[in-house]
Amino acid sequence: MKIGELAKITGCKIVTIRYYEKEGLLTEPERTKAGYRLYGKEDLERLEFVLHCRRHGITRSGVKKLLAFRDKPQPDCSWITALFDAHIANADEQIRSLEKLKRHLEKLRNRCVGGDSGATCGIMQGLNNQELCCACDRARIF
Amino acid sequence: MKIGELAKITGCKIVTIRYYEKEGLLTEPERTKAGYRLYGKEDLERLEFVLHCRRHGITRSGVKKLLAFRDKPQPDCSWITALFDAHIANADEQIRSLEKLKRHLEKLRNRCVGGDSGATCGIMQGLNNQELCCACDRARIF
DNA sequence: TCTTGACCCTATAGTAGCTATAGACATCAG
DNA sequence: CTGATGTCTATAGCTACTATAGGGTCAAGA
Repeated sequence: MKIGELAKITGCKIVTIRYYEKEGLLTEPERTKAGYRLYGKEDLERLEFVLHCRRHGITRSGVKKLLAFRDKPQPDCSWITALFDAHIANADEQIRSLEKLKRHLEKLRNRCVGGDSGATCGIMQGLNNQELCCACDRARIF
Repeated sequence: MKIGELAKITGCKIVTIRYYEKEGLLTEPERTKAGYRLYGKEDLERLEFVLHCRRHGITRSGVKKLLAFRDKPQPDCSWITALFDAHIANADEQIRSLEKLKRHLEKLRNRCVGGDSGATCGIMQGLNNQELCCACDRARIF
């Protein structure tokens, strides 16, 4: 199949497929005489694997490692569980950060009731003044 | 004060201050004969404002709009509450996505108990097979 | 006076993970 | 044959910075 069909099946954009190839995530496919890419079942499965990883937020370099393992399984796969553990911990931290952020935003948001004069907009005042806003420490919320 | 002191006070990196200036978030400061930037109280407050916004995850373009309003308050500030509402909704959605992601990751993670042979690593199998992993739909988790 | 080290300057390129655009060739239906 | 669609490459753009190279400035100590 040509790239358009592969894109349609997988839901991955054509440019993204080409991008993955350039980045070494996908193997270079066959070509027609005219230079069009031709993909087979293997290519499709590899792309699905990549997309599945990406949907789980695994980075390109992580996907590359997993692909290498997939191409050539090793006896020891403990690094994979470690990668996942780290990734889970990371997601957890992001969630906590975002929840904190949301609380801050809501606090700020509630300073303005609408219909307010711009000059005295409570949100602006809060943004101008750390103390007015919240106990917003210097550390990045993210 | 020179840029180094401003950086120390605000906890913002020197390069970032220069970057904000180039992007038009900070006004161009005075200079010494030698070309060193010289900042005053106004500049400090403006930078604090920017940092405060950024810590709340407001984008550069959002910060720019807020700065314009700060420089020249308008009677109508309803767009600010709208901006915050959208931002809060966004944070909320991100949280939900991440929670879903985390559940997926944990499910996958639990397929491998360690000490496993690489060839039969449960995580790899899960990544290879959408169904084995979870009810992972095609839509991006993020 | 010379030197050393800390500070500052500009300009450019790099990061992740794509997306968008320009300009050219291929393929197919009518 | 023509127009529409599909494909190709190469390059630039996006966010929000960070890193690097290669230089100038300034104050204190020997």
